[in-house]
Amino acid sequence: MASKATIKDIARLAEVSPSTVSRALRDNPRISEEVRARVRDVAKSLDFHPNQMARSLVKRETRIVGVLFAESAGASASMGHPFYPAVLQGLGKVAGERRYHILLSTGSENLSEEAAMRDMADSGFASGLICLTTLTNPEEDAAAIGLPMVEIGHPLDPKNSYYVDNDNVLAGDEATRYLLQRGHRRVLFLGFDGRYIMMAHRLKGFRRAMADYGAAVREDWIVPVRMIENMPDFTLLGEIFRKEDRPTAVVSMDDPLSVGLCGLLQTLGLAVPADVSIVSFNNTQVGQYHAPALTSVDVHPRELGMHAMTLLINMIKGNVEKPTHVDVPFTLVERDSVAPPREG
Amino acid sequence: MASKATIKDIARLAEVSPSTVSRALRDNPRISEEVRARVRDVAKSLDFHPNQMARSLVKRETRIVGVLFAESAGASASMGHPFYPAVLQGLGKVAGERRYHILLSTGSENLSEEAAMRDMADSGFASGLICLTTLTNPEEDAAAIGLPMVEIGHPLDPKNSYYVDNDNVLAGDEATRYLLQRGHRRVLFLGFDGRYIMMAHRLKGFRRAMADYGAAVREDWIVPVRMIENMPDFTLLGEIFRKEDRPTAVVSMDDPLSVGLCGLLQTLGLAVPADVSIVSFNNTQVGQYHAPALTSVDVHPRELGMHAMTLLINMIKGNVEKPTHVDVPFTLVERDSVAPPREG
DNA sequence: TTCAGGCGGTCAAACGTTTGCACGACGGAC
DNA sequence: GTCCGTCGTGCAAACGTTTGACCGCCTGAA
Repeated sequence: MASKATIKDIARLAEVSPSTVSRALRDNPRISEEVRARVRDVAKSLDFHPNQMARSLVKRETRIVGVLFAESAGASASMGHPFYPAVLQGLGKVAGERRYHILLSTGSENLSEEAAMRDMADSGFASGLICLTTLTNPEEDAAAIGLPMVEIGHPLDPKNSYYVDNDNVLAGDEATRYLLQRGHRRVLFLGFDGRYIMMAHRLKGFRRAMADYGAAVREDWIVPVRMIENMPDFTLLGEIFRKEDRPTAVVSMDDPLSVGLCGLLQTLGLAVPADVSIVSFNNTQVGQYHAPALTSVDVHPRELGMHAMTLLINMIKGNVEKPTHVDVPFTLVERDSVAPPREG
Repeated sequence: MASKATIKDIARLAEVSPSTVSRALRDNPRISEEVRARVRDVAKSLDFHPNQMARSLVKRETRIVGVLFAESAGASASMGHPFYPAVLQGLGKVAGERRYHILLSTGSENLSEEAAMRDMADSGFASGLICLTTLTNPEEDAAAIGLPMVEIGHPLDPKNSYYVDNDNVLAGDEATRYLLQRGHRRVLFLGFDGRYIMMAHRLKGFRRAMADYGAAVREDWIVPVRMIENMPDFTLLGEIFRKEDRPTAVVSMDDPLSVGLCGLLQTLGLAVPADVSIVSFNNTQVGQYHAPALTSVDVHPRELGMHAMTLLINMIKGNVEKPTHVDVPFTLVERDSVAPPREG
């Protein structure tokens, strides 16, 4: 029943024309205070809610933003990692505050990322897009599609993109430096395979810090682990740590990965942090609850989401002229997985 | 540019009327194969995509379903727990397959659950609602709003609700039975405070299993822990386990909770599973990575989501007459947190 | 030859808003 | 007493589809 009342019903009851109702409800100054009040009352008594479809149709603007997760899988695979829900949380928060809605790209497996974007854009829902960066570069598609879009993560073409990201080279630097400051020099960089831009950046920071401290970086100690069936392949890592000549510390790109490493080390009879220290990334529950609790850099995914949404909404409103980006600060939260290296 | 092409453009180019275009594109049998093909070609060449707003306006049906998370916080607080993303994943999967979209309720803090629902419904977006059950009963609101709605979790009024849930009394039963079968008799039930229906059900199952085995349930061993500042308050639990006369096993309602318990036990010098066994719930990463890995019942949140979405879409299509529910089976995954009790 | 009926298509109304424009009344300046 | 500007409101066209009603044509039966 509620959804029945239309602007015309109000018009009839308030004895004005539909257009007047529309204007009155939108606080158009051309409407007298008296009429406005009358219309308001009637509207309230009918529990009137404007039909957004009709509204959007003429205004060509929905208050909906499409959110596209990596791998086009939408809420799929990626959602396994707590990073994504956290981002979503941030997106949701400011969307709610600004009275926007979030339309999730629920790409089925057979729907490419670009297809998902097009779908959202072409369908006419979605006045803007938020993309979690991937290997492809969505900005091209976005341009083709003609919708405001902001990326979360580092885009391929930063100059021409709107995005929010962490300063990952600084993050890599500081994580490494944290170890170096405590005396470590033999430190291993543990990442994923696949060329994630983020990882390249952190690695860069890693190298920088190492260089700063005059610590040699061994290329065979930069190890990307392959995920096979959702489980990290640690064979290479095992070899490294089995030798006498092994790292005393590692900078690891993700908490779950670090926890896996801990397991490996344990089987090798190596203790954390006594024998090897770990600085991890993402500050997840997995790491917090782990024993020892992981020292981990928190990239503040929630803030990433919040800033992304804020930026996008501003773009939609036409308040942003030039490609912009915002740099969300990270924090290194200290826990129990780092200790000075054994003397030697 | 892409989004420019309208049905009229096609009509002009294909030299037919707009209505014919519409019908041709929708495979209406009244249109000849010849014309249909011609229209198709033109449409393709213009990269035509129907404007969903206009479409929805006349058909009064969007292919959008609103998803409402507990506490109306939308993607907020609740999202911290991996259960929710998993549900979302399931929702997204079938939504994608059926070409539906998911509109997230991004309730800001000041938006009540009911308000969020109304918002989604009244706005005209959302042809149906999915609710993660909470303490309030949304079915009333839903009725008032007049949209198909399915709940995930156990509703207050099962007879008149559409919902998908686990059989939580059975789950509680089996979890407990698992312990009992291994010889435990002194088992504690660890839950949260607040009256979650789900927990009441599991407790019921717990009692049933205990009774079956003739094990006494001690009411002081049914302990709800309070969360204060996101950290469980374990003082009560500490007292219980400090005594000589303590449980040899516990059925715990959530992995993070169980991990917390493990920490507590450790400080008390009690080993898991040697001194106390644990069967946990939710089968999260936190539990998998924990040492010892937690035996935990997996309630299959992803499947919950999938079934919920399937049911809802069927409802929207008018294929469901009577209030229905689907019961998603759970599985107890065995790991390392359970052992027989010490003799004695 | 006429008429019923199917076929293939067009017409126009509808969905519920927004918004440019016209319009009448009124008040003041000349 | 005309002219002009405001002010408050109504008219109607648009937004891009869908859909019921209608229509002309052709075929085949009476």
